[in-house]
Amino acid sequence: MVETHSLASRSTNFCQACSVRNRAICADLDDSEIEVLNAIGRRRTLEAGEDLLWEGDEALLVANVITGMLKLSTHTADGKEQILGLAYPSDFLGRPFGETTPHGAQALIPSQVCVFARADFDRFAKEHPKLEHKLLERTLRELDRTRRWMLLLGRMNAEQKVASFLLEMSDQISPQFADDTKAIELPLTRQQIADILGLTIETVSRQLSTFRKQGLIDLPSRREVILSNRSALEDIAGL
Amino acid sequence: MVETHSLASRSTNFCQACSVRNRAICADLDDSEIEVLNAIGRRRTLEAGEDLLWEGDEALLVANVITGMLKLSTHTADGKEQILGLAYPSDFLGRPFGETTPHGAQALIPSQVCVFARADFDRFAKEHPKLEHKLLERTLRELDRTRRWMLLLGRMNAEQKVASFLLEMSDQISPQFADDTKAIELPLTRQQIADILGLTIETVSRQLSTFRKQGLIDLPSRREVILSNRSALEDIAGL
DNA sequence: CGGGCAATTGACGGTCTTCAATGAACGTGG
DNA sequence: CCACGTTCATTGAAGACCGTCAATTGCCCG
Repeated sequence: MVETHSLASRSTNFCQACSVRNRAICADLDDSEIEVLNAIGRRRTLEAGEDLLWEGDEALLVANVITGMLKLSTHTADGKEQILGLAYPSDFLGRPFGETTPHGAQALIPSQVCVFARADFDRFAKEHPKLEHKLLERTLRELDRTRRWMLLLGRMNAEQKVASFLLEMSDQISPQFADDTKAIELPLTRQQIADILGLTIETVSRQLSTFRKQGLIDLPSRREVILSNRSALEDIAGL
Repeated sequence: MVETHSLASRSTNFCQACSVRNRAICADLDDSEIEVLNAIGRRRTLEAGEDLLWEGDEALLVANVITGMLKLSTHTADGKEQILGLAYPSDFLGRPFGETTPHGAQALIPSQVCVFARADFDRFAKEHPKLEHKLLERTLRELDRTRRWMLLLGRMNAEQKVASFLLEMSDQISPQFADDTKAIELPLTRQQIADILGLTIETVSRQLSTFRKQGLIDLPSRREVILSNRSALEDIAGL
């Protein structure tokens, strides 16, 4: 057996090889700071459908998305769900500096996250302005994104909503294939799409069928969509 | 004439007497830091209807609300407005660390704001982690608030939307009068209420009339509302 | 007093939801 | 491997809710 290493180097530093190391809120931290952050966080793998955060829970956890996709959601008093947004790799999850988590978070596809106890994270953040700055920038961007979604919910009809959704999915999942040919695999059921757009499952289904009949999209299987006429969808979405 | 004071003490320090000094993002700054911030900012008075920020503009300004109320809004491609939120005293306006302002801001009633050139503000913020921390907390709260509004836009019917709106107005304008008796003065036209709720002016008007006929509210004049049965409205809103 | 704009109210129509039935895909167990 | 049950998706029919169009009323201010 080879010589044992020091304790520090033996404890695996996931951050070193992290695929979002340069994009997530930890991007500006130097190696020694990353070491500390690495010590208070841990990796966690989520299966599709697995919950990470529950709405109304005491805010015990915060996390970074490394791979996969999650949905953030809340519910009306009478049980209808509204999805508040989707979280992609390098996005930040949870509610730092707050008592309760205002929304649930559930993995849509198998995902990896980097989890911190909120108390640990809050303490670390307060001591590391560079991290807080990154978190601030990310939160500001998220606020912009959320507000744009409000326009969709408040002022668009079903046709515009579904077109916008398809374009957003296409941009997020396969930005490299903007050439109208590649199928995108939706990580969402019709019900979840409806919950994102503030529609019912039937309306989503009907609208997709209409787009198919119009030759704007193809639906090879339940979960696959091919955008065969991207610019027409963009016109409908109002871009 | 009395003896002249030093230059520093002669230049008026508005912050000292500022009514949001202890609530806005500057709350944690000490006197010498406030002095610097005071030097790069200036007060501005806005009349009702006056614009402070324009959607899509280069992000040149950021500001704190001192008194009054403003609306943040955006538009669809075909010109329909959607109000993204309301800004109250101590709220922060504008898009620091960004190229363009993603929404317009317009005063609904005569308002006072504390304005900064964005470049100056960004520089100051990066050098003062205490301010960035406050701004982060405020942005996180604003994100929570915005997401709650998404639930309203996506999943509530007209009745629930108008009830929620009346309760929100009541809480913001006269939190001290939760006793069902005091009239609140709406700083918004029916059109603006409609733009907030994602409805049309007619639907808002009809819903208010219905509430009046049901004895839940009173409408002494165009701009005044009396919530005569608060708990019934809360039931409708789903709280 | 009268012009002009905001708000209300009514009638109608379209869009989306609701309810219901059918059809397709997926996983489990024989 | 196929049969079967379960879940998800599609499609149809009917109706509710909200938007649109239009007419009227009420309010504010010159």
